[in-house]
Order: sequence, then C-alpha cells, then structure tokens
Amino acid sequence: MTERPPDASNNLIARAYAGGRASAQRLAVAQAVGRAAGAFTVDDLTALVRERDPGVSKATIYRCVSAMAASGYLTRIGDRDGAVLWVRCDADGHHHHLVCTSCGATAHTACPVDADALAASAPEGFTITSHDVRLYGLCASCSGRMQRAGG
Amino acid sequence: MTERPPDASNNLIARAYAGGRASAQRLAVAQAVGRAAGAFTVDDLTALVRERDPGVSKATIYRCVSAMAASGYLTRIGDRDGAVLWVRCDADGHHHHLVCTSCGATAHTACPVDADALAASAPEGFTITSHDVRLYGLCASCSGRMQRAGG
DNA sequence: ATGTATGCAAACAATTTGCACGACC
DNA sequence: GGTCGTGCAAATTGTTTGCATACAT
Repeated sequence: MTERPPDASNNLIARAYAGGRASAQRLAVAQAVGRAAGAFTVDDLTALVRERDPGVSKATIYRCVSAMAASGYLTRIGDRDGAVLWVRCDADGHHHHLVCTSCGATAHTACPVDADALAASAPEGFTITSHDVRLYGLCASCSGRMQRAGG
Repeated sequence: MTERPPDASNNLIARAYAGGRASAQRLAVAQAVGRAAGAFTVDDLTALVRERDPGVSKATIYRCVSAMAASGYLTRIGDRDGAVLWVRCDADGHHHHLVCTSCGATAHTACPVDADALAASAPEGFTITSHDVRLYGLCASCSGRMQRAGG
C-alpha cells in the first residue's frame, strides 16, 4: 500500500476541491492536510505546507481551505486563540468531534445529545433546528503523560 | 462635583463588575446589557449603550465586557460573523443556551448530553473534561412569524 | 492622594480582496 | 485562448493596548 497509482494526485485534488483545477499549490495543501495530526489552524497548515513547499502564499492557503470547506473535505470544529480550527472529516452521518486540548488530536463520537431530554427542557414554542457539540479532553497518550507527571 | 450614583446603580455595578469602581460608563454598559434582548456582540451592545450615552468609547465597552465576563456576569455563547456573542447569564449549575437564529433571543436548557452514550462512543483512553453545546433554532415568536409567512 | 477607568489612536492578528501575471485544460 | 489559481500587498474587521488625563474612593 505504499505505491500510489499515477493519478493519485489528481484524485486527491478532485476530492479535496470538488473538481477545481489542479495546481502544484493545491496538491501541496491537500497533502499537508493529510499529514496534519488532527485539528489545525490556517497557521498550522501553512507551516506544514511550507515544510515541503516554502513558496506557497498564505492567501492561497486560505483560498484552498475555503474551497475544501465548501466541498465538505474540511470541517470547522471550533476556534483556538481567535483562529478557526479545521479538521479533515470523511465520516458520514451526524457526529461530533473530540479535541485533545493538549496535542490537538481529534476523534469522532456519535452524537450524545438526548433528543427527549432536549425537547423536554427547551422552552415552549422554541424550535431547535441544529446543534453544535464540542468535546474537549485528553487523548490516550496525553492522558497517560499527565498521569505519569502526577496530574 | 462628586456625583454619586444611587444605591441601586451601585449594586448593579458591584454585581456586574465584581467590586470594581463605579463610573457613569460602567453603569451605562451594565444597564444596556439589561436592555439587550438576548445574545449580543460588542457592536450590538455599543449601539444599545449609545442610545442613551453617545459618548462611551468602544474601548471602554470592550473593557467592561471583559470585566463582566471575568466576574461571571456575562457568558460567551458563540460567534456571529467573526464577532464574539455574549449573553447575560444568571442561571446556576451546568446548562446550555439556545439561540434564536432569527432574532438573537436566548434561553437556557438543561444539559441534554447523555453521559453514558458519550462514554460509550468516546475512543478508548480519551478523557473528556468538558463540552460545549450550542443549540440553534427559532424562538416562539419568530417561529410563528415564519409559519405565517409560509416558510 | 492614590490608584483605577476612560478616550483616543495606534497596534495587532486573522482573514479577505483587487489586481496583474502565469498556469491549466 | 479563455478561465481559473496565485502572489503580493493593501484593505477589512474584531479586539487589544500605550499613554495622558479625569475621576472614584
């Protein structure tokens, strides 16, 4: 599984940008997303891109992220210090994200919202159309590290 | 020329700013918060303050909001167009907020998160320390208005 | 008297955009 | 060749901050 088909790059771009045009920069950004450990800001992503392609401008990365979000390839899962947090999310269906507050790793969870409880406590007449659940905590490895450190 | 606000005003300031110094501006901002219908941005609040006190600077309003948030008088409940959304929240205990996407009105709900479901679907080893639930929908009056309009 | 709050404007940071140029199809 | 993507820099926007002054205590 280490060998990629010759058109792998084009496939990646097609998936990430929903049929946009292929360019070296778009490929670099899409690959950087693949190398991201979990949630990332545009700044984080810029650093990842420039590890291999130092010439890509930040404006381009912003434009790539917008395109990827529009195509559903990226999902906005929160904020960190005023910057938007993104994550590559290919899971289907309604779910939410866990974010490790220590290392930024992310994971999916099923939606833990109890619809009955929600309906019961919502005020009379209020129609709930959507919800946004963000779960924070420590991933297994950070959790272990904290415990060993005496947290 | 020491003009001292009446006791009710001092009480309001004491509650809102956790013992800070009383000033006309702080009073104006705290009163504007009281007049806010639900969630508001600093811009919204500035408009409310200036309805009655046109001279209050935005920097002061930012500083007042920070102080009120630090004292627990205001709670950050989300964002709107890149600006932070605040709400006056005097409810005790763990709860969440509904926001009407049409008029900005807010309401409390009990926490609808099913802890068992959450524990069951969280990945092995991930320790969830906190969560943030934002509920969006239409309040009773906006809901009625939409229905009447045929939407 | 002393320290705190205010106003102003400049600083800041994240993000967007206008424009000329170059690349992709 | 026409269109779309890119780079650069400037513009936007929400928010913070330095500083001198006014004010509360």
